[in-house]
Order: sequence, then structure tokens, then C-alpha cells
Amino acid sequence: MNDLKQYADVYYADCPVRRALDRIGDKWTVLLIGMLEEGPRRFSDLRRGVGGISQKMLTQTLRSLERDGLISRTLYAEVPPRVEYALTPLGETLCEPISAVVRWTEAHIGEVMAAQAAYDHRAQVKTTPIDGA
Amino acid sequence: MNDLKQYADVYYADCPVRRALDRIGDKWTVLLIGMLEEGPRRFSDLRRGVGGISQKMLTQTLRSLERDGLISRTLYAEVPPRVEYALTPLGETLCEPISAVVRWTEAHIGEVMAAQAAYDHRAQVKTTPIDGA
DNA sequence: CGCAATAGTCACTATAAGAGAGTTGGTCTA
DNA sequence: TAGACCAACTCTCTTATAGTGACTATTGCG
Repeated sequence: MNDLKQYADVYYADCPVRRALDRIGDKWTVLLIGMLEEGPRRFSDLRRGVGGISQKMLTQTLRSLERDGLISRTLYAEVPPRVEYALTPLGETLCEPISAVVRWTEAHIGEVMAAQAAYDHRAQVKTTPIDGA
Repeated sequence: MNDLKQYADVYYADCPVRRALDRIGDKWTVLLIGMLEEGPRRFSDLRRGVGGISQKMLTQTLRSLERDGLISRTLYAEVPPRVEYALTPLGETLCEPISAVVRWTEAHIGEVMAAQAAYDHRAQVKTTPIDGA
């Protein structure tokens, strides 16, 4: 009940907490926050550091995080362009909750994968043609 | 450094932890885990409880969670069909990390929204035509 | 018979992500 | 001089996923 009360708002589609949560749980957000936890980084650093992220998704996610006040973007008057991204104090408070989820996943990945294999096996068995039945 | 070591694998695009994390951070997953924390639920209950989720996304997410071993699906031999979804013991261990993220978001939503307003205001000022400059 | 219940499935549309090339201004080298 | 390089994006088109809303199957009831 106490927990349900806690979640009451996020169950409404238009809840601002819901909107914020959607972005915080976003796959790129999780990785970028984790990386910036180590200290300020430049765009290309982040791009190289997060395997599989496109320039577009990186830009988009960084802008979103900046807008949410979780990271700061420092533009230096240089050529080639130099831009640094860093966690804000607010952003730093998010590190621990996100880390907890990542740690959970790392700790339980074996069980998850075993469950997947078992599920897939059950699915395969169910679709096997029945000869002689 | 210790944290970076912790994250080393998730920064590779093909890392299984990454894949699992993507689904765990998914917006519907977060909400459904939270709801099932209160006890077993039926499909229609879940649909009504999570504002904005379509039948399709609900089905898809539930299947995915079941495959990951986080929830169980119990089919009763009844008509109309009766199916119950419940957290598995593994799924229950995920509640706390997910709750932590939700609680963080609820606690800081004011700051996030203020940051967004400020960001939008800065963006608007920057695009205002300069007359007489 | 028509309607209700439940848990989906299905086909099409809309939206977001992905892919990869282009842009800007300065510096350096052949 | 032309071309290449640098970094942080922007842009356009393609692909993938989410969203929309109707349909499905079975039984029971009025």
C-alpha cells in the first residue's frame, strides 16, 4: 500500500514523473550517466566509450540530459570545437540509483540468460510438429 | 575506477548485460514491475492500471519479462480466459533497485522541471530575432 | 440469438532510432 | 595552393519499433 501510494502518479499517462522516468531509464541515459560519473568528457570521448551509439543518439541524449538539468555543457571558444559535458550536482545524485540497477543486472545476468534459454526451449518444444500423435 | 570497472562490460554494444539492461530500463517494465510488486495481477488489471499502455505493448512487455525469468504467467483452464502474472523470486529482487530510481525521480521532479523551463527559456531567448542590432 | 467476459492477435500507420554523409572554421603539409 | 585533418554537431533517407483499433476464440447468461 505504501509502495502503491508511492507509484500512484507514475501510472497516469500524463504524469511528469512518468515522462522524466522514461528518459532516465532510457538505455543511452544509463550508460552516459555512468560514464560521466568518472568525470567530464568530450563528445567524441563519449561516442567512443559507448559502443553502438550513433552521433545522432548521443547528441539527442546529451541535449535531453542537459535540459533536465542532469548534465552541464561547456563550450570553449576554440577551433576545432571543444565541448565538455559533466554531471551537475543534481545529476550526481542520480548515480547511485542508476548504479543499483546496473549492479543488479550484472549480478543476475546468469539467471536471466538461463531463464531465456529455458523459455526459448519451451517455446521450441511447443511448436515441434507432433508425429504419430 | 572501481565504478568504471563495474561498467566495463555494458559499454560494449554486444554485451548481454547491456541487452538485459535495455529491457529493464524500458518504461513499461519499470511500471509493470512496480505494479506486480503489490501482488499477482491479470492482463486487464495491468492494462487498466498503467495509463497509456496498449494491449500490444503490454503483451510484448509481459512476454519479455517472462522470458527473462522476472515474472511468471499462470494460465487457468477457464472461460473466459484467466491468466495471472506474478513476480518470480528473481523478479522480486529487482523491485528495490527499480524503486530507488522511481523514488529519485519523484523526489527531484521539481528540480528537473525547473531546469527544463530554464533551458527552454534560454533556447527561446537565443532564437528571438534581433531588431535594431 | 446477442452480448459479455478475458487475453490476446493482426494489419496498417505513426514515430523514433539508425546509418552515413555533410558542414563549419582553423591549421598544417606537400 | 589544394587537400587533409580536427571536433561537434546537422541533415536526409532508411529501418525498426511503438501505436491504433479492430478482430478472434470460447463459454455462459438473459
